[in-house]
Amino acid sequence: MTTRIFIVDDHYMIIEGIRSLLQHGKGLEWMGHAMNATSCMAFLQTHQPHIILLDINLPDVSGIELCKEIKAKYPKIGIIGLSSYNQQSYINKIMDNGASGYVLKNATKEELLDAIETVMDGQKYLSEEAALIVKKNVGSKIPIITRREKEVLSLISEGLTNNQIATKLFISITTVDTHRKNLLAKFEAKNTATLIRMATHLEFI
Amino acid sequence: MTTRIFIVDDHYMIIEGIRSLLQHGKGLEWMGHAMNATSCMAFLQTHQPHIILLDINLPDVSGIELCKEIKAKYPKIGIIGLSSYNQQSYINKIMDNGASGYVLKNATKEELLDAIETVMDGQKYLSEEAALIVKKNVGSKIPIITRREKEVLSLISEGLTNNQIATKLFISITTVDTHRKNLLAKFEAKNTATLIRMATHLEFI
DNA sequence: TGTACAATCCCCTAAAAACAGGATTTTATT
DNA sequence: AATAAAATCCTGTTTTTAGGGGATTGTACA
Repeated sequence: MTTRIFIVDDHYMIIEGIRSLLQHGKGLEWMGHAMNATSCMAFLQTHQPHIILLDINLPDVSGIELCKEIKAKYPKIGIIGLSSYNQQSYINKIMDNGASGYVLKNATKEELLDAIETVMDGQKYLSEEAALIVKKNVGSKIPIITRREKEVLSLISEGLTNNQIATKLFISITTVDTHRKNLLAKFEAKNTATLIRMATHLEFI
Repeated sequence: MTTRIFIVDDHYMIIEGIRSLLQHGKGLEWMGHAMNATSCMAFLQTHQPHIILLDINLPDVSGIELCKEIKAKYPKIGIIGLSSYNQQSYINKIMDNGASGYVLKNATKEELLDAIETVMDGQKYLSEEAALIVKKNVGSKIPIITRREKEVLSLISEGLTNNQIATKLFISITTVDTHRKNLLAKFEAKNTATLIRMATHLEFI
């Protein structure tokens, strides 16, 4: 049986690279590519790939979101996340949204083929480096914050003071202060500076 | 005359992609690739490419630094910066360090060939999107900060208070305060939160 | 040898954030 | 209906920042 592969990435060079890497793989059929979420979903209405290689950073919707959508409509398709970054947060997010694998863009041909094979087999695959990161970061918590906290966090990062945030959200300044305290505690940050730095690096903002 | 091309990038998929895109270009000779700064410099001791395609994000030294080094030792080599990001700060930095061009990783084959040709011609090249960004951001200043300010900024982002920074740098707290004020002014930030957010996004931290 | 700029230091005041302890009311979820 | 979690509010105190105004020393550059 041939494995039908489709790729979603907004970089020509990556698309070309992967095509070149996979072209001579046995039992693989290159179905083409999409460069954004919209044209990917359009493609899927008429075609059925077995595996989608999905970039996490897309121009319109994020790859994470797209992954969720695809899985909801076509649960049989195996999705392998692609990214330049071996950040825990990315890996977790896409795997939580139904992906079956995660491969870094500096993966070798062998790793890529391995990933495809493993996922076709019904198993999950993490590229070596990704697996290392996950292992290393076991226990290093990614804070779970609430809607309201996220809202406050975002306004803090925009430079608003507690007072201004209170006015904007029609709540008391003491409430804002409480949210702020909780944010500091959840991120284990000593002050606003660290809070914003960590939140930025963990893609909360 | 054939144009000898060398590429420095730490992503196999990108290397493959570019090779695939350039393979059938007329008058181009693919010399190979390096995946980090060290092996790039080693290669240059024995080989003389005309053009180096240089990724900005490298694992060891940053592409910006490497660009500077290459230009210092081999001023004749034309360097084209490669990046996923069309951020003003990147474009400016690499162009200021001797690069002759800047191409995004989602550039088409034509753009890439155009860039190579233009640079071989002795001219500067910015990819369409990069040029747009630069144009759009004319006047939107990227602050110029001093060594000491950068040092203080970094310590602020790590959560140190003025007092702690003063102790660490063996200077008075009032000096730290002054640096802090200057940072806020240069970034046009109202408070620490915005300062850190802007500094992070502009890659100062 | 000016001049600009970086780096250092100082005073004062007001505003904001951090820290410590609460409590009540909604809103989900089982 | 009970429980948990989220969101709201409160009274304090202390520490830290932000904003305003300075000044001095050294270095680099033209």
